[in-house]
Amino acid sequence: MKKTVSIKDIAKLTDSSITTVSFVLNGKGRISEATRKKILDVAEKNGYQANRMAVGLRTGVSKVIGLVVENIGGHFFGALAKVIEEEAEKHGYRIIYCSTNNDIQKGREVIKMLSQQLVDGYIITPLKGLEDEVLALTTNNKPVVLIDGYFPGLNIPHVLVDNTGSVVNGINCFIKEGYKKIGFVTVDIELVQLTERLQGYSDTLKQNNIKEVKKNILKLPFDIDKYNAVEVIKNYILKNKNLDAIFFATNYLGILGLQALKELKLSIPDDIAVISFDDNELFDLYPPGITSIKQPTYEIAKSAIDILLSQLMDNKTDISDLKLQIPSTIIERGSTRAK
Amino acid sequence: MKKTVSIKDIAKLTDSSITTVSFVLNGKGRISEATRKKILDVAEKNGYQANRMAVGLRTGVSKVIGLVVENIGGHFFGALAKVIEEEAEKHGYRIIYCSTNNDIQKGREVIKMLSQQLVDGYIITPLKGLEDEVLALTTNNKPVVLIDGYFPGLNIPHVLVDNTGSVVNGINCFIKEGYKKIGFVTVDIELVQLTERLQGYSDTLKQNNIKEVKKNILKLPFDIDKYNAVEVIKNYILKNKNLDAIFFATNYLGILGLQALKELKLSIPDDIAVISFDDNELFDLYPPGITSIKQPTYEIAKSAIDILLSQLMDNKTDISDLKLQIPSTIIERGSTRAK
DNA sequence: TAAATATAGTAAAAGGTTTTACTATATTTA
DNA sequence: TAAATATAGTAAAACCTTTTACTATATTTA
Repeated sequence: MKKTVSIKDIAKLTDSSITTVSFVLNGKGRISEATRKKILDVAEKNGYQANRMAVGLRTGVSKVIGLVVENIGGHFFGALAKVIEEEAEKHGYRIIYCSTNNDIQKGREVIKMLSQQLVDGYIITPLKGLEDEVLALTTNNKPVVLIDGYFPGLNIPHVLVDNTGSVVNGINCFIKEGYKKIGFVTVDIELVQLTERLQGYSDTLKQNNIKEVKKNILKLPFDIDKYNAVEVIKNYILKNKNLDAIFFATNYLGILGLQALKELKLSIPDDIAVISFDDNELFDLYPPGITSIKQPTYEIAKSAIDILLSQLMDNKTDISDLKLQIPSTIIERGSTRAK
Repeated sequence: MKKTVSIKDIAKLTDSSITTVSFVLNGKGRISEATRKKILDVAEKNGYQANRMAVGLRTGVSKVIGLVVENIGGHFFGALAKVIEEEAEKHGYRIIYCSTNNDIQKGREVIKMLSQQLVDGYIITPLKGLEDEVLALTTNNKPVVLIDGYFPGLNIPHVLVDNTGSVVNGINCFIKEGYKKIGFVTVDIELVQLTERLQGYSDTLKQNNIKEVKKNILKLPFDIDKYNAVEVIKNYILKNKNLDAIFFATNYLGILGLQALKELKLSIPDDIAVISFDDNELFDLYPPGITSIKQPTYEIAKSAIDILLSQLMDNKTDISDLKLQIPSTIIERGSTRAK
């Protein structure tokens, strides 16, 4: 229950002024080595810790970064969060996180909540419809870096995987191995990431003179539950008997897809070849091994936090056109073995 | 670049005093309906948001909770973090997270960093050796709830899965299905969670009059890398040919175990039956389905944050002996089919 | 009608820090 | 020796909010 010591207490204990203590603690001003030592000593002994609220109020700097992601519990975002925290910590920043669950309303609330001068900068997973809120932050002079997406047409720095290129590589892998009737399973939600992935699919088919067939593309409803999702995918497979390969646009879809194929007792890759976006342990272990697009999670997170930190330390340089598309790696496994 | 509006601005704009504005905004004092409306209106129009730093400085309340976990990027802790954030948000609290990576030094730093009157309360994954730091928080009158572990002998509220009971159920499942030569793979790190799990193993063997054999227990070094871990497990299996079942004490170990078994071309459950702690999609999908102990993630997280919030809203009631051990569910799959 | 009470509102202090502008010595320079 | 400068330190304002103790009317009560 003992009260926390303030700068005032240290001043009293060392017979000096508040200013002197503050100067010493912050390495400013002109103070003799003797008093410096004494103050540092007493501060140390009494376990002095600056009151962050007071510092924040006075300086307008909280040393806290807001991280707004789709779902902190997810594979990908969890991994990002880990890296971001570690890097931020090295520079004395802490992270407040919020999940939006891809819900625009929740996104709005979350940003509003964070913007009450509680946070110095933001890393945000963009969501269509959140443009105004994010712009409001930047006009309030708070640096923002978008991650895993961007706002088309807006000049906000962002870093994400090269979605289109990744899918191009994936589809080309199918083609190289002799698969030509390629399906694409995605989610029906307006995210640039997904649009770009679909684009990669279309582009590659065109480039290889393969006619794109509408019904080979499945767009799952956004909020479908797991059981029904598997059913829909099963149905899609049954109705597209001609398909010899399927590309799943996200990790989650890939897993659902494997479930569906399992329930239909179809063999991979003999009946159907498979590639999924986002690598994970399951894909490595699940026989015959599922070829996947491995996102450079570390690089994405590291770049994002680096850009943000550079901006926080010196916001003179303009970073508004820092737009990074980081290439992915395709990990070829048994699920795309030559036909 | 426009300055943020303060309570002072609102006062000026409405020809009233700062006090009046504060009263209206906080629903305190005695203010006529007319002025109330006017102030609320003007505040709304000018997008007034209280400066959290100033509020925090004055009231000593930050409305921020510190979450210290082993690894925010992990399955289990990510899931906890999600639930904790959602519940906290409902009560106007935000979450700052930090990962310790089970490193005691990092744990100390992290707690020290958070304790600079930046955080109202804590949810912490305990680590042997962090007792003093955590006690310091409670004596500073900051509520703490431990999650996924506890400090033996200390009176700090905590909530975790019933580790012993969970393993008892698992081992009993083996025995019920006819497996008697049961191995146990765990990690060599001093965490009560793991000690308790090992205890469950020993207890159940004893209860069933099965002699416990030292070398049937494998304790993997804490910081071993993935490749070597698999090698060690392979070795362990080869040197314990008599085993007909293995219990893996964590999710991560289970996955490594599957990898090892795969590389050894051993069949599950015909050569070796398998149970792993912590369910996940892989265990569901991986043939023949891996029996697992499913932790009640939601309940654990919900209980922890509820206890903390109750303490934050009214710290009169004593919660120091709120010690929850929540039962798990065993999900039986093909990997424990009758011998 | 005088006293008591209810109503509506305000001035000012406090919370802990940073920072500007300043003072009082001591030392150097011309 | 007088003036200039360097050295070591400080008083007080500011950041924005909450809250206590108070005032000035208006209304009710006896």
